[in-house]
Order: sequence, then structure tokens, then C-alpha cells
Amino acid sequence: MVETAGIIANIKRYVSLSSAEERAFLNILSTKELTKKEFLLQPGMVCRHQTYVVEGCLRSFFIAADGSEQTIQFAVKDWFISDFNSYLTQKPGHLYVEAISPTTILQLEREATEALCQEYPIFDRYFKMTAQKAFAFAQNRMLSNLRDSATDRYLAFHARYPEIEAAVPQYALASYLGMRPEFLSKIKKSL
Amino acid sequence: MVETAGIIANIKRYVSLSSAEERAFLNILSTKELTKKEFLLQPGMVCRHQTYVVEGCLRSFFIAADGSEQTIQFAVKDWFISDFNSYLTQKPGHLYVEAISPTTILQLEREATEALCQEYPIFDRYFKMTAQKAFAFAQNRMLSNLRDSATDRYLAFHARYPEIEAAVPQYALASYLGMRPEFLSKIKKSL
DNA sequence: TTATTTTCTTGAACTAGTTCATTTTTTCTG
DNA sequence: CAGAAAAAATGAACTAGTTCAAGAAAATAA
Repeated sequence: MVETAGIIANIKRYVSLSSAEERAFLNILSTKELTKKEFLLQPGMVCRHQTYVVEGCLRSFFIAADGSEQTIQFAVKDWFISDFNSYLTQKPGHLYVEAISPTTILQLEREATEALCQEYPIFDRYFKMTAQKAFAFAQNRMLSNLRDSATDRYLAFHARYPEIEAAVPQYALASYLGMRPEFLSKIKKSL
Repeated sequence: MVETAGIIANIKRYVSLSSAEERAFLNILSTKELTKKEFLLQPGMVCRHQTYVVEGCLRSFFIAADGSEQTIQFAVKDWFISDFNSYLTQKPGHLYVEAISPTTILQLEREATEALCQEYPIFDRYFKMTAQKAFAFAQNRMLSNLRDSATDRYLAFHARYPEIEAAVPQYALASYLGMRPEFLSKIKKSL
């Protein structure tokens, strides 16, 4: 069996769980191993799971009209990732979710998660808190995109997420930061 | 008494409420009238409320290092707004929230809201759903900022939120869309 | 209504970031 | 390990969007 201590510790940072609640949660988890470059999700698929990274690294991205890749999110150990729009609406999504390195994940299927929340409202509380945190994070990122130069955005990422920078290809980081790979290369040279 | 039918209808789009729950919710609402250009929040203040717009228009923004205003969000009738980072962390925030026109609001104080959720978990469910929706929205906006040209971003906003475009000054819209007011003016001329 | 302030427009000069084409380096595969 | 493929670096030409400065229009106040 795969390590579940991490995800339980993650939950317990937000709420406390009775042993019945903890068991019910573990009960709906499924696990998967992804090889490098394997896709967990592709455009047109409905996103049925929220995915938690036990070990490894995933990223979500889409292909823009000009053919370029735009990275939405990276997820390393102890992070969640999904095509959240598709997950919420249960309509076909636009995103790829791809393993950057060999990755072990835990997945929460949507219907089972909903049922769990109905039975144990503490999980509504947990997911409320994580969604609120995710929203605040997204808002900060947007703010930084509006305010900062390409160089400043890179420097901030570099300082805050060195382990992600080390784990992902530079062209993927460039698209996350909203610039071309050539330009990121020039930024790094100029420093 | 101020109109509360709108905010109750808003909640009932997500969850159903017993009459006790509805009463408890109404009970923690407070109301306020803002004159044009009045600030609801300023940098350094801790954001203690989520604010719902009954009538009028608010915007949140901050002042960047170069002195320019960067708009984070607009809120017209039936929208919520706050400095969400400050609301979550209860640390001093960086945002202004200002009335663009005379505005009537309803406010949910954080402690009272938490207590309400403790007593009636259905509200954790409601706030989970709104936070998830807000997150999806923020992610879409980010995606569009990464992908689209200034002109395309303006056209998309123009098509989707004509009532907001009509309600807000053009320089505020420009900063929301991530461009300078002069450039938005040129875009509009070129169309 | 007139005066004052704020917002919007316009044009010219500029620059941060892009595009394209090529080379070098790193990583992967057998 | 050699050969192929993918990723990163580099330079030159280019462009989307900015900056600055000044005038026109609109909103607000008196």
C-alpha cells in the first residue's frame, strides 16, 4: 500500500478527524503510478478526480491557438492538482495533466468525495478551507503577473519554489511565468 | 431594512436552507451604505468581512511600486468582494476596496461566519462551493492573461460583462485587464 | 451656468519581451 | 557507450504595449 500519512497530515493541518472520519476518507482513496511524460488528463476528457502527489511532479497546461504550451500549475509532493473547471462543471476540459517525472499519486473521485462530505460535513469544511487557500493563491499570482516584470516574477519564483524550479524543464517554467523560454534563458544569463 | 432576498436567493442556488438556518444567517448580516469614492478597506487594515453588493459597484485594487493602480476585482449587484488574503490570514492587507458609485452592501463578519458554520455545517458547504467557483474563475482569468493579447482580453470582457464595463471608469478596467489606460483607449479607437 | 477636477484621447519616441534561425548542451535510448 | 532527440542558449530583427506630454471631453461642484 502507498503512503497515506502525508495526505492525512495535510488534512489535519486544517481540521481534526475522528477515527471513523479518517477511515472513511482513506476508504475512497485510490492510488496510481505514472511514468515520466504519461498523461493523467487530456483535452476533451472530463476531470473526475482531485489528485494528490505523494512523490514526483505533475503539471497542468494547455495548448494555445499559436501552438505554444501554457502552464497553469505544477504539483510536487503534498500538493493537489486537477483541471478544476472540468472537475466542477463535469464538462470536457481543456487541460493536459502530465507527469514530469515518475510520480505516485492518490486520487479522490468526485462522486465518492461528495458522498463523503454528505456523510461527514467536516470534509466540506476541509475542502472549503483548501479552496479558499487556492483562491487566495491564485489571486496573488494574478496580482504578481499584473504588477511585476518578467525578471521580478522569475526571481520571486526562484526564491520561493527552488524545489519546483529544480524539478521542471525551463520551457515549462517560462510558460508558467508568462514569458517565452528564450527570454527566461536571457534573464538567467543576465543575473 | 435592506433587501436580503438577493443574498438568500444566491445561497439557495447552491444549497437548500431550513428556516432556522436562514434565520441564523440573516441574523449575522450587517448593512452599510457607501458614498461614491468611499473606501471600505485600505492597505494596513485587517479585512474582517466578506462583502455582498446589494446595489452599486465596488472595486478592489492596490498601488504598485511605480504608483499605478492595479485592479484585482469589480463587484456589482449580487457579487462578493473582499481582500481575501487578509480575510483568510487576518493579517493587515494590501488592498483598497472602494465604492465606484453609491453602493449598498451586506457584510458577513468573519468570527460570526465561522460560528455560523460550526453550528450549521451547511454553510461550510455553501462557502466551499463559492470558494471553488471563485478559484475556477481566477484560474480562467489567469489563463486568459497568459494566452490572449490585450485586444482579445478587452473583447472578451466587453462581450461578457457589458454592465461592469458601463459601470466603471476606463482606467480601472484597463488595469483589471493588465494594460495601460492609453492603450485601452487606442484599442477602442481601432475597433 | 461657469469653474475646477477628473477622465479620456492622441501622437511620437521608446523598450520589454517576442520571433526566428542557428548552435551548444543535456538527456534519453538502444 | 554512440547516436538521436530534446532542451537550453544566443544573437539579430521585430512588435505589442509603454511612457510621456499635451489637449479635448466629461463629470462634479459651487
